[in-house]
Amino acid sequence: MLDAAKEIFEENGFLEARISDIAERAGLSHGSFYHYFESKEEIFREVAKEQENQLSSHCVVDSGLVDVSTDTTMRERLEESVRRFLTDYRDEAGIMGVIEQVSRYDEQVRTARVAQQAPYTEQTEDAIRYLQRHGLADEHLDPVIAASALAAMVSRFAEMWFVQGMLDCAFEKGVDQLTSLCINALQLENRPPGRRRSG
Amino acid sequence: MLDAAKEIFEENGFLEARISDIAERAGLSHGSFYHYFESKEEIFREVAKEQENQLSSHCVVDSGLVDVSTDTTMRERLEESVRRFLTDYRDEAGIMGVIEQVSRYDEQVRTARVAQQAPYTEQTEDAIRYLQRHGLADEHLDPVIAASALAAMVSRFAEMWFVQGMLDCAFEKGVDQLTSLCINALQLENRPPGRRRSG
Amino acid sequence: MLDAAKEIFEENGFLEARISDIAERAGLSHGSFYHYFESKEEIFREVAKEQENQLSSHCVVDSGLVDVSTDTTMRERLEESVRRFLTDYRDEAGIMGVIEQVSRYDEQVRTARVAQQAPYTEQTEDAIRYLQRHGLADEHLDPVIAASALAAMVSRFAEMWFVQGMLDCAFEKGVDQLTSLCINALQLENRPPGRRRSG
Amino acid sequence: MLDAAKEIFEENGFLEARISDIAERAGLSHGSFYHYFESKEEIFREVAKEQENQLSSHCVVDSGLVDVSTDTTMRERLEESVRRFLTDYRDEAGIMGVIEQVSRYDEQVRTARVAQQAPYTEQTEDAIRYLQRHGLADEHLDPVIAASALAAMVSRFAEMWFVQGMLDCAFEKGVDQLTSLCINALQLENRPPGRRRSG
DNA sequence: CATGAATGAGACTTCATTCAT
DNA sequence: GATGAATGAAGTCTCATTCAT
Repeated sequence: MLDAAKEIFEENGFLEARISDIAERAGLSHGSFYHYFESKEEIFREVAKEQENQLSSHCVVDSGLVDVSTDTTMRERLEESVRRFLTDYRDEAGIMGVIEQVSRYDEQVRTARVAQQAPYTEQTEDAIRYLQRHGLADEHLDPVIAASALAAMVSRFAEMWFVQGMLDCAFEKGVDQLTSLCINALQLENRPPGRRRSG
Repeated sequence: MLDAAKEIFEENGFLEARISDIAERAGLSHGSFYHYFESKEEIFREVAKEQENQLSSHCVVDSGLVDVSTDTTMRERLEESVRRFLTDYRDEAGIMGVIEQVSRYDEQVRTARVAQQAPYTEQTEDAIRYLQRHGLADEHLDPVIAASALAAMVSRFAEMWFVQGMLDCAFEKGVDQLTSLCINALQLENRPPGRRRSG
Repeated sequence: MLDAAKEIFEENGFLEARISDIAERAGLSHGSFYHYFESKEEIFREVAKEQENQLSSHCVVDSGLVDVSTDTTMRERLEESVRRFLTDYRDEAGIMGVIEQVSRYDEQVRTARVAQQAPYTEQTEDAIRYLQRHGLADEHLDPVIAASALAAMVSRFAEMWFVQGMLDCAFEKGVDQLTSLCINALQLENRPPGRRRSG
Repeated sequence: MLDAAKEIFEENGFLEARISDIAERAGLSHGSFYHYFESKEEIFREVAKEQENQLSSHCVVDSGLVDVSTDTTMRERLEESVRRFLTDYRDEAGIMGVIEQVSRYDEQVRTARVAQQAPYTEQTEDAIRYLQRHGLADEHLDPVIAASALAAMVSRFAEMWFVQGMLDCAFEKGVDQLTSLCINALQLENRPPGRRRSG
């Protein structure tokens, strides 16, 4: 049923999707829908939750930033995060577009979304704080605001790119550019010597 | 009638707004609405167009960047752009939220919006190109992508902040932080000496 | 204004015709219509009356049948009547179709139509009576019924032919066939000798 | 529901009939109508189809003309056809009037009607051809045109008589007169000796 | 569990008609 | 006479939701 709903939402958007379409796609009758879900809103929240689980599991600017266990540069780790996020967003562009849509008029969807992303956002904030403490990131930035702003940039860019078709750009180029913008924004490279911490 | 429509849209959102509410707010009868507009979609497009006209007249990262006629630093000029954009967005947060909403299920609204912003986007791209040519901005960045990504960051941040109430942040602090993120992203300050142009 | 109305009715039918279309076609404003006519029904009745005046002025099986002043056969005179009727009907097929339409749901239009055709119908009846008295037409027929039935045949045939496009037939062939059917129906030729009157 | 619709259409005509009236008459709610039919047009087409099925099953001038298996005269057989047609038309005058009305502004109703009557029209044409080949009908007549014209006469006469009340005539007299007109029109009796075949 | 007929609130839309200017 | 903004009744249609079977 959830799969059917996801398909219908992708095809028709939330508003145009009718309960009967979803039930029919699931091979059930119109009325049976109500054995499983209370309303269109509820089933959408379930669909969205599933989707977000998958996507936010690798937050853009995640703690990979400070992962010292691997033999990779910070840029490599960040780039991989961006790539995974964009890959998933692109592959699920249909439903992501609908989630963006609904989160703008369904308070509960938006709230659920924020709640779900909260831990990942906090990880990012923590990573920024950690880097700042080690003189590896611009200390002027507020970790909370910077984390939100960069997440906003990457996710909104993905929406324009994959959902709305507003950009014409090779995939790897997009990955590279967004990575560079994030690195620059946090000043992770080319740090001015004077501001670098001593120890 | 447009004013009435804007008020109703702000209060109820697009979907909940009824034609009769708009007409009534304008002091007219239900049917009179159709002397002026064909449908709810049409009047919304008019409202949105008016709004965008006002807002996009000072694009975030605009040509002010390269304005050499004034005795101000680049940061001061960029900050002023950001401040004006955020001020307007905040003051019109109600209708801006509805525009964000509708642009996600009305192809025409989205298209009109993009078309209207196009010249400003191009100004930004030109500014980035100019700065790159003079060794004042990160030459690795693609001007088209960078312009889109930064615009995405600032406008989505504004939506989260003023429309969805997802951020708790003093106004001037937000201005300052976004300005810093833009400056960093383009590498307008603290440029690595080796990459600075000679002349 | 009447001309404009006729055009609009022909183009759109009665139901689809809007007062404002008619006024606009006449080069007047919407509201001015009401200086001239009370309602759409009224102006239609005027249009229909004008049209019927022209058409019924040569009733199908008219008194020409008994016109002895000319050096023509009865068949020639009847054929000419049929030809004139069909010619006019064909040339005004557009508005005739609308009249047929409206006369089926506007009592007044139907009544006016019947009243207008009454004198011609009576002429036909008189002609049949005259011919019967002289042994030139089937005496078994009731003049009133025969007149109505033949008028029904010719006018409904014309509607199927010119308005509804249900028949594919050369014009003169149609004239010839309908003439023959009328002549046969009244038994104006090949009369059985025994029934012919002496004087 | 179809019965209810038929009643309402008979009482109010097509235009005045409201969906809610039909549903209410059927003992159902307003919205239930749409479980069964898409629109007023659609249900009318169903009603009309049912009606036409009944009526056209005994075409006016049908193949009974050439039925030699019974011990009846041609006139008797034709008269019986006419009587059956007129009886049904009279008994269903209400709905027949509405069908005549609607077939003049609903292309689909008209088309369906023509399609349904086609086989009967062809039967009549075949009968006329058969009679002509045997020297029993006027060989000058085009079977296609004659069949249409006589059907036009009888059906339009029935409409004037039973629907529009334009005629005052005893039922059997009408049957007799129309039968005579058909017989005359085709020249089924009193054939001129010279044109009679073989002997 | 499944069905699908039935519900019914409520929105949109049309346009003939009025009337102050 | 001419205008056209304003009116408002009336009807169509949609669908989420219920519930008896």
